[in-house]
This record gives sequence, C-alpha cells and structure tokens, in this order.
Amino acid sequence: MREVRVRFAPSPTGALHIGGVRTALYNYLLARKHNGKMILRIEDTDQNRYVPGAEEYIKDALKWVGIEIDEGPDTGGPFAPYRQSERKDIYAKYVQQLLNDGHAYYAFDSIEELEAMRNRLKTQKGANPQYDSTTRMEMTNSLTLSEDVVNEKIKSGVPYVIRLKVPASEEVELNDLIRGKVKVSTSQIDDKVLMKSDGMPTYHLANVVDDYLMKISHVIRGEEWLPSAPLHVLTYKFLGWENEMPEFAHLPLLLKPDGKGKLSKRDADQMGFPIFPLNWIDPKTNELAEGFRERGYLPEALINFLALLGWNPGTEQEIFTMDKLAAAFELERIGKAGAKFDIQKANWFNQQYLRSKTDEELGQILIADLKTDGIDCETSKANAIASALRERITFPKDIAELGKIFFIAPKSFDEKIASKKWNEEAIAVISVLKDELKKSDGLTVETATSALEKATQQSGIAQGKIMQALRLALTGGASGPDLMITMVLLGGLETSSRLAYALDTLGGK
RNA sequence: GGUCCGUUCGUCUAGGGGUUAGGACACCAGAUUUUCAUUCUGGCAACACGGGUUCGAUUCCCGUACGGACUACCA
Repeated sequence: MREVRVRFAPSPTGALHIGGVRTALYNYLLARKHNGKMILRIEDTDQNRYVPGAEEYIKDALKWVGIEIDEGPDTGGPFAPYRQSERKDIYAKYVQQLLNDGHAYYAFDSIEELEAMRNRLKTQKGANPQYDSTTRMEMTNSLTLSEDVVNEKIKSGVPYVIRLKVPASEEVELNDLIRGKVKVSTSQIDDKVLMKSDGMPTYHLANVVDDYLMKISHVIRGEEWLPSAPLHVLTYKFLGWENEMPEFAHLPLLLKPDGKGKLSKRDADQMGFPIFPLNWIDPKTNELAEGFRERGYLPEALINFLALLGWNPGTEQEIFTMDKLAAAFELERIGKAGAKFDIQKANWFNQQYLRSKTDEELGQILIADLKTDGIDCETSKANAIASALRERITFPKDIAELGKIFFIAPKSFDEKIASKKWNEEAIAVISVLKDELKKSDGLTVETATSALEKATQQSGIAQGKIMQALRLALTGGASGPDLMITMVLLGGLETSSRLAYALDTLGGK
C-alpha cells in the first residue's frame, strides 16, 4: 500500500463551515491511522471570491480542534507551494499538454453567447443545455476556427478559456470507497473550462494536477463533488495518470436539523446554534457569527460529536479522544446517507467532556469568568465550588453563572417558592439558625449540620419542612447544590446575614 | 427538466435472508436526593411503498415515491 497522503483543500471565501471541519477531520483521521501525511492546500483560484482573513481563520480553526497540518502554506513541504494562486505556471504546463494531445481546445465565446446557447437549448425539449460534443461545433473555438484565426485572436488579446474536449459517448467508471462503483456516460459531462480567461485554472484542473503532483493517495471530500468526479477521472486519463489516480471517498452531507437540505448558516441562526468553529466577523457586513469555541464547546467534544455524524466504529463506544478516533477510523464505516445536525447531542458530548475535568481545571475557569465580572475568588474556594457544581454544568460559563450566588447575595426571592414555603415554621427555624451561625465563621459541614439540628429541635419542627425555605433565603431560588455545602461555602457570617435579610424582606421577626 | 446519490425509532446509528430489530441523544415515568441537577431502573418509539427471488425478506433484485447533490470562466 502506498503512503497515505490526504489533503484538506478549502477555498478561502469565508469562515470554515462545520461540515468542512468534519471533512478535514475524516482526512486527518485517515492520515493519523496510517501514519500518513495531512496536507492543507488553499484553493484560491477565484480571485473574485477572495475574502481577507479567511485563510487565517481556516488555519486557526483547524488548530483549535486539534487537526495538525503536516504540509501546507505555513509549514511548507516537499511539494510547495500549497496555495494554488502561486502555482499558475504549473497548471499552464499541463493545459498545454492537454492542448497538444488534442484533449483540450481554446474557446472564445463571450458570456452572452454562452447564455444565448443555453437559452436556445432549453426551449428544445430533451436537449441538455451544455457546452459539449453536440454543441461545441456551433460555438466559437479552436475546433471551428482555422488555426490562423485562432492564433490571430490570441495574439490580439481576445479573451479565451481552455476547455476539456470530452468524448461524445463513453462510459466513465469510478470506484468510490463509500458508494462503490459509479458509472456515468460522457454524454452527460460538458466540456468543462479548465483555464479561465484570467489565466487561473478552475477547480477541475487544479485539483487533478495538484493531487497528482502532491502524491495524494485518497481524495476525501463532500458529496457535492460526486457528479464531477467522472470528469476528474477523465482528466487523469487524458493526462496519462490513470495508474496513479487517488482513491475517492465522497462524504455524505451534513443536513439541517429539521426538514431536508444542506445545513446552512441560516438554519443554525434560526435554531440558535453556531455553524462556524470560531467567531467570524464578515468583513463585508461587519456582522459577527458566534463560533462553537466562544459558545463554550470544548474542541474535544465537538470533534467527538462530528466524528460520529456519519461514521461509527461498529461498537457501542461513543466517547473517543482524537487518538482513539484515529485508531478506530475506517473509511469503509462511513455511512452513505446525510446526517441531520442535532445540537442536543453535541451538548451532551460537551457535558461529558466538561465533567471529566478536575476541580482545579474547573476552578480556574470559574476564577477567570468571575474576574470579568469584577469578582475575586481564591483557588481553594473556586475548587470547592467547582466540586459542588460539576454535575450540573454543560458549558464552562455555567460554573460562574451558578457559582455567582456564592459571591452575590440575592436581592429578591422567587415568589412562587416564597408563597409556598415561607411560613411560620420556616421563620422560626431560620431565626434561630441565623443567631446560631452568627457566632462562628469557621463553618464545616458538621457544624452547619449540627447548627441546623439545634435550630429545628428548638422549634420542634421537622427539618424537611423548612429546607426549601432555607434555600430560598440563601440563594433566592429553589435549586442548587447541597445546602450544607452551600452554607459552608458561604461561611457562617454570610449565611447569617443572608438569613437576616430574608427575614427582613419576606417577613419574620 | 437531466445526471448522480440516498432512504432502519423524533435524531445519530448497529445489524443483516429466519433477531423479542440492538445502543446512544431527546422525551416520559419510577427510585434515590432537603430542592434542582446527577445517578439508577423502566417506558415510548423504526426497517418509505409496490412487485419479484426464496420455504422465509427489513436484509438480495427491479420499479415507485420521497429527499438531496450537481447542472458557472465558484469551489
């Protein structure tokens, strides 16, 4: 088996879509599994669609999710450059070869003429409105013009493109690793433009030339490329590279959560989840699209989730680190059907990974988040809070959100709970407890428990009846971690003063 | 319209000629818990349809329907 060399070949036209991240991931996993190479190639042959910052964004995003590039524009490598706009001469050479061998030709048709041709054909039923073997002889190109005229046009600077001369009717077959054999008749393929009038190659030429020169072993890309794959096979043949052709694997698409169709930014916005890995500010509109990272998704959770969207190990294991994914990954186990994007499952993965962090790690997150709110917190206290809260968080920010009650006393109380639970019995117990706790500040779970016991016994009231009221007084709400731990974290003095405040505002003695 | 690809619980999926069609997320219920969450237990819920082939088809074949992708001098 030849060395596994895969490439992720995005176009720098904007932020990297989450589906692109998955494509990159599958490429990366295959490379890792076989100790191969992961290549990043920037496909920037469309100068009109160039978006500043997009290339940097792509690299940052890949880095964040943990996809490492072995060869690419920054890292370099034996087949540099890895940016297609810097490889113009290379493509020119191979187009010339195609021209010389009669597999390509010059075409001078203007955009208006092309449109006219398509419109004319559209009205004829049964006809396929495309530039192909049935129509090329009616157009303005080096097949219909004399050599002199062609040379004259080129010399005088008339714009032209170079098209692939696709045979009239031949079967092209390709073996897709995911879908099996796919056969297409060349009668369905049009004479694709290989070289644009600005001298840049199109995707169809550039990807074939680069994959060959870069010794790519597997082309793993989205399903949207499947229809043009036979064209690429044909190009390999014409170039004489049939035997070195890479394997193809066309990935199923990521679908919108409801209904059908490709997952789009619009859907994501509507459903309230991100679609880009990192924050992205559209340079044209200045609009900010929030990223998974900024939303609080951990890269390892995102990766795990994405990996299982379309691929599965055939076992019941669901939690995978990148290493485990690489070890288990097989192209053959990628499904054929598109997968709907279910953010709830992503949240679950996030929760799993967040919980697996230590109290210290969680504590650091808490400290940092509190700091932005102007609250200082010691490490030991942060760790203790993290420990109390760890089972109730899905996102890192939840720790500070839930933990805030340990620093900010409630100003108001949940009215529903108050009306139900704040009664004479509660007032009696809490009044005693308030005084009891005022005395000592070195509160522990034991001393807190005994203080509460003392208070309930003194009032002759069962503990269970007043716990909710106690929680209300301390936190303003009806949920939270263990109450004794809450009191300890608060300290005796603070607990006491909160009880006093509750007694004052909710009524009591 | 044409070409290509696809279709197992609501979602991600396992499976494969004879299975009680398995798991996970979500949802619901019960248990635990001072509350919520966690945890545990249980529940709901699927082979798109029609023909073949076969003793037997969810599985193989052919159609149909539905869905998607592609159909640019974009990738």
